[in-house]
Amino acid sequence: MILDGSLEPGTRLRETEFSTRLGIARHTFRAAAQILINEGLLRRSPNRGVQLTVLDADDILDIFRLREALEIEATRLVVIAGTDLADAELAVERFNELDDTASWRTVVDLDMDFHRAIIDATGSERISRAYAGVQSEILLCMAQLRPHYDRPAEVAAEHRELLEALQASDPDRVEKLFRRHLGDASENLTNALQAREEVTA
Amino acid sequence: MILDGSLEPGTRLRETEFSTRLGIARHTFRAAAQILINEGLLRRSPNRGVQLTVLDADDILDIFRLREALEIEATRLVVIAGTDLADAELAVERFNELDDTASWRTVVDLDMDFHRAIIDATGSERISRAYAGVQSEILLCMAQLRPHYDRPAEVAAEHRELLEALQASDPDRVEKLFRRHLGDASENLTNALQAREEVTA
DNA sequence: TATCGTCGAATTGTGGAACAATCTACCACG
DNA sequence: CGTGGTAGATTGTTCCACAATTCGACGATA
Repeated sequence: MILDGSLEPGTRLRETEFSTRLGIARHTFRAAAQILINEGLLRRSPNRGVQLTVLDADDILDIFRLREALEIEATRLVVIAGTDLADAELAVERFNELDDTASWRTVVDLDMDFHRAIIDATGSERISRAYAGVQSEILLCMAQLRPHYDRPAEVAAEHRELLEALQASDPDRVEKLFRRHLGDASENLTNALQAREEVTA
Repeated sequence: MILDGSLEPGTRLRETEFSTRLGIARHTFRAAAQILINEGLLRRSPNRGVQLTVLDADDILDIFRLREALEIEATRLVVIAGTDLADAELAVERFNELDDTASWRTVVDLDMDFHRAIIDATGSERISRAYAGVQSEILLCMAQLRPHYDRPAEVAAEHRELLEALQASDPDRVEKLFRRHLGDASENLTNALQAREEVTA
């Protein structure tokens, strides 16, 4: 429901209401909510329950600060170890096969798959876990903002470029390209946020 | 109890036993355990409850992989923004005032304070949250391993060096020094782990 | 005797009801 | 018009119950 966009940002999730609606006990709802809180999708204030996170421009910047920290280090580890990037390769290829009519969600998922493949290639359980958290939040951004997305072919080409730099084991170029790629994405989302604010204002 | 070392690594925390021992309800215990699971201090396996995390050499490496990702990016952000590092400065000074009789826990806490101060100086809520997780795990390492620790004066001197590089805005030197500092700490813990394994073997 | 299957106790996962503490909204009063 | 209070709603926690699952012991069989 949260990622469908069928819940307004900031909506308060009352325990009795949602537990009955979902057909589960209040305890179970609370436990489930705690998981989503850890992923950043919900917020809890004492005695006031949980509500759907509303993201502002600072949040987007912050999400990408963490994302950069993790991805840049991941690429460094991958380059140093000379890790095989078959999964990332696969994600790029599947991206290439999409045509311009591909659903927005499909594009987002494949984009994420590519980046996740690089993170997972490090073999670091904890970096992967931390990254899972930011990915949830990015998905939340996406769900709330529905930003402009480039045509699949363009994103695929960019990913291809990133991948080639990785495989060429050129650390400086990798870092530069990834920072730019992530910076662009961040800017893209920030613009979408600003656009929405102008509508609702 | 976990960080006191009064609980053996791997101990299974039965819900009824611990909830009565702590004077709380089972549900409350489960909620509390969930928080510690998120911090990495406990593990849950389905239908088998939670048990105290046991860390092996791979875990220590992995903890420091994530730690490096966060700290290196934090130092980069601090250098770029020219952020004031008053809190880190303070931590170094308080470190300097310790004599060799200082309790092990005091030394650990001040060490952590220094690193946390740099993380917090970025102003990134999410990087700080992620770092809080690794710090818990490091504290767990420390509690379980009680590794060798340098004399306070030496650690203070090393921190002073790190801080001066940060304030001199020399990114390459900062990165090199921090990677070495963290690498040493990681090695230190790994050795302590190996030493323990030889005892228990 | 060793291996395997089965049964039973213990433990977790979930549900439901209750109650105190806290928050919220509304209303009466100055 | 502002203030204070009161009643209802909501959260945080407790207790009890029970199905599902796991773990261990016991006994049957080769």
